[in-house]
Amino acid sequence: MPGTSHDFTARLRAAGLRPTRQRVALARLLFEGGSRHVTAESLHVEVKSAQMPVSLATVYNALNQFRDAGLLREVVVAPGRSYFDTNTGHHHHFFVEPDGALHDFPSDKVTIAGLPAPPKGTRLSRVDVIVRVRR
Amino acid sequence: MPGTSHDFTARLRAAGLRPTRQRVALARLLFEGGSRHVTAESLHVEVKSAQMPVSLATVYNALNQFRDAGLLREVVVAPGRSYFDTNTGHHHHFFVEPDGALHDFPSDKVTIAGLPAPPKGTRLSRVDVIVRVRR
DNA sequence: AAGGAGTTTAGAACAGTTCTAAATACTGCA
DNA sequence: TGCAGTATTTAGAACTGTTCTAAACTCCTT
Ligand SMILES: [Mn+2]
Ligand SMILES: [Mn+2]
Ligand SMILES: [Zn+2]
Ligand SMILES: [Zn+2]
Repeated sequence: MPGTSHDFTARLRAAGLRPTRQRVALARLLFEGGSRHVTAESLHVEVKSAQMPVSLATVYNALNQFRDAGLLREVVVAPGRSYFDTNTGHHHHFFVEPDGALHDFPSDKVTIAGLPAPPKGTRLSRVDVIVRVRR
Repeated sequence: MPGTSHDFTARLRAAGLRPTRQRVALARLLFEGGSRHVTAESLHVEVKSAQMPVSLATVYNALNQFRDAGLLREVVVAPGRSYFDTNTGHHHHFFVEPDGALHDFPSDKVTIAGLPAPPKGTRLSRVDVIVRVRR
């Protein structure tokens, strides 16, 4: 089952991060199920209610490090709060207001045609599509 | 010149807002040039360096009220800070990192095909396309 | 002109995030 | 296995953007 390796110690080491107890616990929560969207606060609650309490500062550190290492992607859809996304492949999002829930949808069935060229002196970095929906 | 009316007093009144000195000053800065993207902080600096100092709380109040009245649209592209957009029509954005600059592009030349249906129990509210570019 | 509701303001409060620096844990090497 | 050295964790302080509070002020109606 390649790509779904549950050897978090190895995976963290491969990302250049020491496999500390805290990082392994967070990686387990983040990566051992399917694709997830968490906030620092929600992950902190989750890791506390499991057997392994981790400080909020460490949750923030880990999320930022995982993102910098390419293990997570940061998603900004609402003011004041960042989401971290375990799905690092190309995809887009439904954002359900006012719940704050995010749902993925694959980008390969979506066609975006007619985008203008990037402004002078810039290179394209990423195209985000956010489909905002309401209950 | 309809739609470009510079009678801000009337325009505010039409939006259900009393045309106070502060709101008129802010409306002038926001709406009398072309399309703009401001933050509360940038607009506060601007209004202070003009003849009319307005408190930061009032800038926030006005931006939120103008948005609620449909005079502005709020754009969330970066963590920790909201942009307010005087262009309330359908359009999308280039976001230049790390500058934080926003540039409009019209949505009518862009075709987005193949979007999945909104999740059960939700209605489409808006589709935002953010083209992130780097220098 | 007066009354009353709406608005502004300074400063406090708040929420999310980052920083500090002291304690602790991991790793490589003896 | 033990040690030294570096990385990491942590509690709490600090910081940033935003909202709230409540007292002073202003706009509007009469
Ligand atoms: Mn960050
Ligand atoms: Mn707001
Ligand atoms: Zn996602
Ligand atoms: Zn715009």
